[in-house]
Amino acid sequence: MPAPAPLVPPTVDVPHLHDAVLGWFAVHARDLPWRSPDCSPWGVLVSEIMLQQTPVVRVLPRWREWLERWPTPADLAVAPTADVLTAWDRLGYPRRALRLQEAARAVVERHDGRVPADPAALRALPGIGEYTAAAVASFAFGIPETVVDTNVRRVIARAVAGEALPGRSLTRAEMRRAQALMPEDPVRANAWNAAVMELGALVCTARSPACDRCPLAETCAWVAAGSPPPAEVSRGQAWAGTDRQVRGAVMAAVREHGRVAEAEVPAVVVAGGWLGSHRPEDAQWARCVAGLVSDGLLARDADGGLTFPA
DNA sequence: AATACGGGGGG
DNA sequence: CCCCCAGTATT
Repeated sequence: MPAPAPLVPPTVDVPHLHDAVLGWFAVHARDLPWRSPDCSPWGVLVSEIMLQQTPVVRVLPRWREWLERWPTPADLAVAPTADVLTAWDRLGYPRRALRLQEAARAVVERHDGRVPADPAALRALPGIGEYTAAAVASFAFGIPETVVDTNVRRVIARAVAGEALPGRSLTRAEMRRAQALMPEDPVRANAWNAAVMELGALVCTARSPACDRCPLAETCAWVAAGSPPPAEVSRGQAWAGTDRQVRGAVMAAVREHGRVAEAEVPAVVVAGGWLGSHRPEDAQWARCVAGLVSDGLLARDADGGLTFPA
């Protein structure tokens, strides 16, 4: 069998990669509040949960409100869940708000109210996966875990592997490659985590990368290959008419009205204009409402009304 | 490995 | 109107 391809091709000058990206970051890093030295580990954790699948610009105002209202895990732990879901507003994937409150309660119970620094302890908290555990450890505590998000995957895919875009899911090989690229020095490693992510967010973007502003343009394997387009066109997530859209519309209605009689859900949601021209069948309404209740995102009261859970 | 899970802003 | 965004949990 053939020898496995090296994690990092010999043509890649890793020290140069580090210097170029860290130098660029020192000049171009955004001034985000969760990057402030004054930001608590809790503030970092909240930001990371909110940033899962949600752009920075949309998170910023919500994050400020949350940190002002619930400045510690203990504060969020005792908040009414209805308040938590209302404050989540339209950030999307509201189960994240539920998991965040559960994580706050777990921090109170298991860690005396302080966000743990240990990656394994972080990973054990509700809603925290491999990425978020590594991000909180690195950004909040200076523990040089390897942080791999969609931005990091894309930058490495292009600059090192010469591919236009990373695959569907993070592979073991990708993870090992990312680990092999980490600077030895812990301080530089933590900066590298943030810097590669920032480069992917601001320059090496998915749709139209700004290679003319990229510190790696001279050495990028993808550019060297002639910037070939992605092999397969990724099919976007279906939206119109899906349960996801209907669930979102029901949540929006309850957020707006506080309570919606279950029998009136279709009328209220349609009147609110949250579905465009789509009109779900009864079976879909029932399925979505039942799912939201089952997920703990909605509660039924004694009079057949739907509210956010207390 | 594939899916479910929100919502919105920019090309 | 399509595509993508600091992912996670489940199957």
